Amino acid sequence: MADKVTFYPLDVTYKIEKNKAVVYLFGRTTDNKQICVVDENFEPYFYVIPKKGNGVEEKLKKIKVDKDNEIAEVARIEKVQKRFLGRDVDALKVIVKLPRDVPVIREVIKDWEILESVNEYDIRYKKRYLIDKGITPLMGVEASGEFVKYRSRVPVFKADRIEQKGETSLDEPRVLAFDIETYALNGKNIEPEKNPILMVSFYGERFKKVVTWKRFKTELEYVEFVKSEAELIERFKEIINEYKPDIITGYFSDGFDIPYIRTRADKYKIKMDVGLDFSELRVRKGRTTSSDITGVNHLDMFKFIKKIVGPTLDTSQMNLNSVAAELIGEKKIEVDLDDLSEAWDKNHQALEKFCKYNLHDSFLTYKLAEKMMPNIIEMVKIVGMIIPELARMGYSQLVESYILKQAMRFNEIAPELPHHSELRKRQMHSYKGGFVYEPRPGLYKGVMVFDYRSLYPTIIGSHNIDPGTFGCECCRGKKTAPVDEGRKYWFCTKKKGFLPSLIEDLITRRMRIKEIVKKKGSALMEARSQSLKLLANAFYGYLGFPMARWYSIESARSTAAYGRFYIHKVIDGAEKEGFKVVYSDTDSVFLTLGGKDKKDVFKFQEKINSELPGLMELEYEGFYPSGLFVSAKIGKFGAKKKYALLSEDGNLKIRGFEMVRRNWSSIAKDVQEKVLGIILKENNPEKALKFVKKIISDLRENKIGLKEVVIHTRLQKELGAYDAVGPHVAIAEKMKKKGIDVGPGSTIQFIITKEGKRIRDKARLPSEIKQKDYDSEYYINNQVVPAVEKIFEVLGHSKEDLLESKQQNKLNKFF
DNA sequence: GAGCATCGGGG
DNA sequence: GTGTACGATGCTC
Repeated sequence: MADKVTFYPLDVTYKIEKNKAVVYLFGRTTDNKQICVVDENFEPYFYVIPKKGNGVEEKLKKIKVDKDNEIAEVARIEKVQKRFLGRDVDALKVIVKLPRDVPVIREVIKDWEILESVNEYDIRYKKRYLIDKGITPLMGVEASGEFVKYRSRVPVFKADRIEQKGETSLDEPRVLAFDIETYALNGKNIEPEKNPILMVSFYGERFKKVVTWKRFKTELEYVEFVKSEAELIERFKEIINEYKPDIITGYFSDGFDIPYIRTRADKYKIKMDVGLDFSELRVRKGRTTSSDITGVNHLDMFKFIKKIVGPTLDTSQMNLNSVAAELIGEKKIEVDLDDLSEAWDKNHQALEKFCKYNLHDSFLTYKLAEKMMPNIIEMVKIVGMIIPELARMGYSQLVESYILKQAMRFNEIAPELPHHSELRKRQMHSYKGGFVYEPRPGLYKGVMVFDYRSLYPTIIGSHNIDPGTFGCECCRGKKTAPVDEGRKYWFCTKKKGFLPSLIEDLITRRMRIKEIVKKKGSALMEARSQSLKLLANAFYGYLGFPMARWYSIESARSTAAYGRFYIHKVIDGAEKEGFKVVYSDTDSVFLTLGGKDKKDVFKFQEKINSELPGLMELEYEGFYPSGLFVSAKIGKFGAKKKYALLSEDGNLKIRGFEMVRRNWSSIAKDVQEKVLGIILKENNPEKALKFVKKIISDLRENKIGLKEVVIHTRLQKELGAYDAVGPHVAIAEKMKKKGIDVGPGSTIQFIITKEGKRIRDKARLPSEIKQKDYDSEYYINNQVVPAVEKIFEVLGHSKEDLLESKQQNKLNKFF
């Protein structure tokens, strides 16, 4: 009678049908077909923890709230024994009829004197469902029930029983990458209301296509012509529905491609009902825009890479070109995008190369997705979040998702999310972070780097740091954490805390996996190990994150304090042994041998390790032939991280030399990059100095091209709304007078000239001026010199030396 | 040193 | 929609 299906869930949503919440799970079956499984058997609920001896239950049962002509009331109450922040509690599980009744009822009871607290009313229903049913996205789930006839793009199976089954997961989801090119005449200005989409490209498994709506002669078999932009949008829908991807991915598609398509579709009144349930493409505009399709996981590769992988990359720029170059060793096709709109208007034959360019961007995005997929899948499996959400979350949210998932198993009740006043209070609290050993500025040869493996997680584990173990009665007056300012913080030594249990579980799981990887490495196992590490490392930040449910500033402070204690142990020890400590930050120490042998360093490392508690360990990170350290003090405490290292394989690892931003002229950016390269790779500071002097003299003689001195700044507000009129605002006003439409979001390009007093008077439109008009002194003093000043300071050269025309010989200062 | 403005990704 | 969310840095006072 009852059928069975086994499938891997990708997306989850719910709808209210016949006054009942119905959960929809979209996924792929083990025999590779798309499916939708519906489940009507899950009731919304939350917890209350009553104070002792009163009639809470009766009072709860009497609640009736009329909200939009629907009565919200309690359906049932169950007595449950739970744990809450380190102690046992008798709680009530309050079951209601509809998910939306939960906040309504909690609003009524939130200030009841007879309650200690109301909990878990603020966990989203979707999340609640997954946790309670023990379902992890992408992992095998077995459902029994029957197929039903619902309006849907995929077969619908109604489940009367559903459960996680086995350890298999969807390891090779079907991925489709896409990318659009749009009309844009005014440089980088992006105006979806005005400018059409010119082409859209797709890249998938044995699938490539570019759709465009202006004809030209081509041999490219993947180019498809349609008649209009509206038809292009229709094709976009069709291709998605025909290809049937599990994941559709783009680069910054959350914030650009999908919203753009949405806007254009609205213009033509095209229904974007691409969802597997025929629901429309959703674009939610908040602080950051996000875009979703029901049943198809939309994954913005940019967001995922920026948030999750970004910090570990060598490149500081997160654009497709830099990221693809580093992660998959391929770059974008070089074209001048200003030419695209021109080709569109005047020279259709030139569009062919832009089709190639367009396809290549999809190709790169596909490759990035392919490369990152093991990491994405493993993270999903650990934290239990669906892919589109995962890609948008910060680390603290990943941690919280993981804790919530585990709370069920540990029978813990979750604390509530902080409300406004509590949040404000938390945001005022600060705490001292890691210790930074201010670098002695200089160019060093032979730098060795050591760091603590998972410093903060191992501290949290071995010192039992947790909001529930903090300040317990049973350990009053015993060992306190090395926090300063007279604070006395201690953590229970008798009962293991909830978070330390979780974190030690993560660390030991990772150690086991690393053993397996050593024997027979697989990309998936490698990725699992990485995900476990990342998650464990994020616990410390989570404890001090104002939005955290298990927030505990005391725990965060104590963790950091122990961290400083242990890193000092290495720094002091190394100096005592005769090594030269060049720099240290939080969990890592950079040193040079100081005349001693490499063997001695490793002996020293061993000694440190023999004295560490629990799971703590100091590891050897690597050797760098040369490194440049720059001092950049900020306030009284610590120094800013600012250094550039040359690795043995010839790559530059640059940290803290920011300013590679749009509002710097390209001449300043180029000079900085070249200077670091010459100093570290060629070991030739003198050549670097000569190089800068040459650029400066070229600037003086106005030999540097206009393109290289253009500064880009974006308008953020309406023109009238500015109090401070910067150069870009002045230029924008000028443009407006000329009849050029500028507003929030427009990028203003300008060049600083000699005419005028204030900077804003000196600014001109690039089109208005000639090569010799730009203000050489401005570009020397405010752009090029600041970009390299600090670097040369390290080498014993002041700003004045850069500006002097005669040669000096203060260089060759090695340490 | 605080508070405000801007960038970033995308064409 | 089961109170949902940018984070870092530079400039100006």
